[in-house]
Amino acid sequence: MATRQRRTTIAEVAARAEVSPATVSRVMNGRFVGEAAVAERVRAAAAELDYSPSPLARGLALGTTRTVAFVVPDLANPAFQDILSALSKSAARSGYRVLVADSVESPSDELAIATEIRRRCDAIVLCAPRMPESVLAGAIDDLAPIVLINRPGTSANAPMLSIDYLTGIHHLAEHLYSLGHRRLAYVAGPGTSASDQYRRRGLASFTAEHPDVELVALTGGVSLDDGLAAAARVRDSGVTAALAFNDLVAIGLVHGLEDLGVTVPDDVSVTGFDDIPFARYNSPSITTASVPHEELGIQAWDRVAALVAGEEPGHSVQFQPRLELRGSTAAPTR
Amino acid sequence: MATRQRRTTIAEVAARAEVSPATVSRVMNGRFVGEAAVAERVRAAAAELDYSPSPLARGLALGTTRTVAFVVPDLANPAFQDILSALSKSAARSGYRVLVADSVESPSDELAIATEIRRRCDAIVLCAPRMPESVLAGAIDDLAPIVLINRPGTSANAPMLSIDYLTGIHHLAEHLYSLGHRRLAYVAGPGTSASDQYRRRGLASFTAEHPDVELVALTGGVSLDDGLAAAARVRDSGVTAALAFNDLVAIGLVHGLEDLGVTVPDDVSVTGFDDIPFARYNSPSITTASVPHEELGIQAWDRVAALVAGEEPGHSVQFQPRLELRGSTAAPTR
DNA sequence: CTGCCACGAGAAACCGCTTTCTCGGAAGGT
DNA sequence: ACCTTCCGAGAAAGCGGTTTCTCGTGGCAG
Repeated sequence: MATRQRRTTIAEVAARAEVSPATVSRVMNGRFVGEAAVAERVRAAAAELDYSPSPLARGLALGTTRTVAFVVPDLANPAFQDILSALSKSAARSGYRVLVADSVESPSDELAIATEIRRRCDAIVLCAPRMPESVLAGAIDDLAPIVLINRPGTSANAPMLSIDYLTGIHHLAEHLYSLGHRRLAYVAGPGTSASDQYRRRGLASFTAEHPDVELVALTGGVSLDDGLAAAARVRDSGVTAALAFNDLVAIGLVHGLEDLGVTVPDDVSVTGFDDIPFARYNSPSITTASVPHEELGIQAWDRVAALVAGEEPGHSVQFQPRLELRGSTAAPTR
Repeated sequence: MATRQRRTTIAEVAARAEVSPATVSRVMNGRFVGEAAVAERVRAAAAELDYSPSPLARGLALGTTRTVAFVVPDLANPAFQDILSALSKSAARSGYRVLVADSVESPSDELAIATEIRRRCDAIVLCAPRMPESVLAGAIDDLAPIVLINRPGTSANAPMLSIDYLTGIHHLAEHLYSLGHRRLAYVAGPGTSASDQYRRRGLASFTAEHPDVELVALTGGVSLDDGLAAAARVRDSGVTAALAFNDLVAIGLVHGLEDLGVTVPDDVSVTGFDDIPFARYNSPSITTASVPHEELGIQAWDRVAALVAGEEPGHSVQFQPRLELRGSTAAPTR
């Protein structure tokens, strides 16, 4: 296939404009302070040769790549897609591009992946919910500038954006409680994930407040199929309501239950988490805790931009999920 | 915040191992052919200093970045997310990373974005359905190595992976026809998009074969909200079935219709396109044409890998959508 | 008329790594 | 004992830019 093309270099432009490469560089970067005619000659030569500086060479000389990494456990997860989309758009406005990677194939390599990709760019937005705190703490200096996603409570010295899963699921549980539910199931996420543990802690504080509640934790997962697979377990557990790890699991669960002849919300109420667009469009629509993923992407970029500019980044923030009461929850009928 | 750290360089390793940088380079790249003791000294020094070569400098010297760009109209579209996810995973296995960009904010900049991002990496996977053929043809040499997505019929000399939208929607229409539908609506996508035009052509060939069919084209879009917004127009058009541009539009449309008291599929049948996971989980589940997005991502990487290796890339292929008959279509009741 | 300064632009060093070229020394052949 | 050959490893030249340093020129003041 096509011979790998050799782009025109600064030296060629310099030769054609009969100036030195240094002058071309200055003109291209607006640092030129000399005769207008010279600048014009350079610009003309550059235009004629269709020249544009090599980002690679530029990066090496300048020590900056105008690239930021985005590392998540699983790119296929819609929640991350929304963050990525917003991050990419925000970064693009500042001329930055986003380099992506996920660690779904080997969670244990999360640190290695982050370290490797970090060297290719200026900063990293890292979502590593399963990374042990000690590992993260040891790596944070190597990875800086870094913005963390969903590591509430970390001692790492880095701006962090998170979702208050604990409070969010607590509110969902309270909602179910107020409807009259007393036997609840938690269809869990990956046990190693921090966000799963925050949900468990939220539920623990909830049950502590309500001794009359019986809560059973069931194996779940993160995907539609995981929710579908959990349906039988939920039915067999005899609960009147199930709190799913996220919306995907909730939607899968709802359909799994209906396949089994269990009606939602009449027989069993179901809640999700995230408020992905489909949560609203599902039948029944899913009661969930709404998480502002785009906002997360936008603010992640704000923090990154501040860090690479050497400024103080905005504060770490914890977004409070907003309860979206929809059709998948109702008072128990038995 | 943290002082921007200076990574250890090859020179420092060389000094510590008391060899030249050239030797360190050779050892690091497995090209060393000398005393084992020297290699060991280098490895030890590298380990002690926690050295790893700068990808930037390496890229400049080698003329390769081990990065591939992925440019699409809108990263938020689930179809692209699936492709990206598969592309990223495949590329990662070969040590490549994916750089992303979307042109949603300014479709006219599509070429500029592609050109810019292309310079940062070794190849590009480009999905630019709205780019005029003449523009694409003129840019293809600049962008090579390049793999195109969804540009069937392009004269560009580049491997291309596409979906046969034309045949796919034709089959969907035939399905509706066989159910007895004679008055159909097409809830269109962006008029400028090539994939919309292929759908229109597919429908044109369908109506040509069935003169008894009345087809009306309605303004639609690409998103859930676009589908929702089209509901009233579909109802008012008096058709018994609607072919939506994609699954998102179809799902939005189904819910919009039901909000208006129109039942799917009893009053109006609806079809989608893509077979995103939610199409199956919607109520009613969406009859659609299934498109293998992950496969597209995988094969895109195969082509890229071949191109950068200087090999002949696999053939361009056109994937045939597979009809998924589900609950959103049924015989007309009036 | 001389001396100083400002200014415009080039030479050269550098960013960090790879690779070709080169050279000194040891091994091997006669 | 001498010359050739080979081998291990360093010196140096890029890769394509940016930036500091330097220098020659022209203008202005003394």
